[in-house]
Amino acid sequence: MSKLLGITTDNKGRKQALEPCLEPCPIERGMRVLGGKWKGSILWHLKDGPVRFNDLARQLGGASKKMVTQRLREMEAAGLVTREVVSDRPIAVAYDITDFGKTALGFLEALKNWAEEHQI
Amino acid sequence: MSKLLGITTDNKGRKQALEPCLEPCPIERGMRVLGGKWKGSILWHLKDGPVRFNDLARQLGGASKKMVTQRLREMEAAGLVTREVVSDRPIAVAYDITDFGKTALGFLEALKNWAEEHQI
DNA sequence: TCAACCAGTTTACTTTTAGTAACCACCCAT
DNA sequence: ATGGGTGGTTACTAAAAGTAAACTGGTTGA
Repeated sequence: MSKLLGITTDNKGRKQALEPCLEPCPIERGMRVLGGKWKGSILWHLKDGPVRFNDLARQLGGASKKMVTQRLREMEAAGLVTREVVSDRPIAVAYDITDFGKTALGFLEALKNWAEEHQI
Repeated sequence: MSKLLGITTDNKGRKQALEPCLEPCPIERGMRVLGGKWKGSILWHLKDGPVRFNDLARQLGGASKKMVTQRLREMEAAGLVTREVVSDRPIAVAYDITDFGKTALGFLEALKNWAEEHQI
């Protein structure tokens, strides 16, 4: 029975990982929350204060309204942003970043800097 | 002509974003390189030294060989990892993280810590 | 009245990603 | 010769992600 870098070999020569990185490992879990297309950008655009739906969609440029709605709903469910109906008639909705959402900004800034520094 | 948070309104009332976050904005570009399923985990598993193909696939648990191959090829093209044939007959291949790949580790650690701290 | 706005929803696709399962060729030990 | 290993490839399917464009049902300003 030998062991090397988390992989065992039994007495019949069969190998198996000791601690396989099962799907819900922290990196993959984090990516599911922040990694979808546009999610990072949306959070980034909310960092300076509440933004209204159509303004957000315009600033995201290439994203369709459907995508923006979908991502916002997911991010709302994850507790990253809040949706507030500011007024009925004329309807106005503002999306804001939560305190929890703000905890992800440092990490997004790291990604942004990394991408800029390395000409990605 | 008014201006608010990067959005202009012309004299006919039409609005448009001044600096729309066009698709290749740094956050989205970075996510394309590091955000695919398994990519972060693969890089993380290589941080302590070269790992062989099947060991990597085993450690990733749920990932099929096809997925691992595909991601490794993309990461090789991006310059994050190198593939080295260690020996012919019996064939042995080792994947290693490049210096460039190492520049992404800090950011992956931030993501990992963030996911762990917030029970994601 | 007309056009543009608000905040979406719906439809009808296309594209991309993820995934399984089987297979290749060759090696080594029992 | 059987069953395990090595490092993949191929064929196919299913699910997710993404698109454009139309539509709702109002409001607002010229």
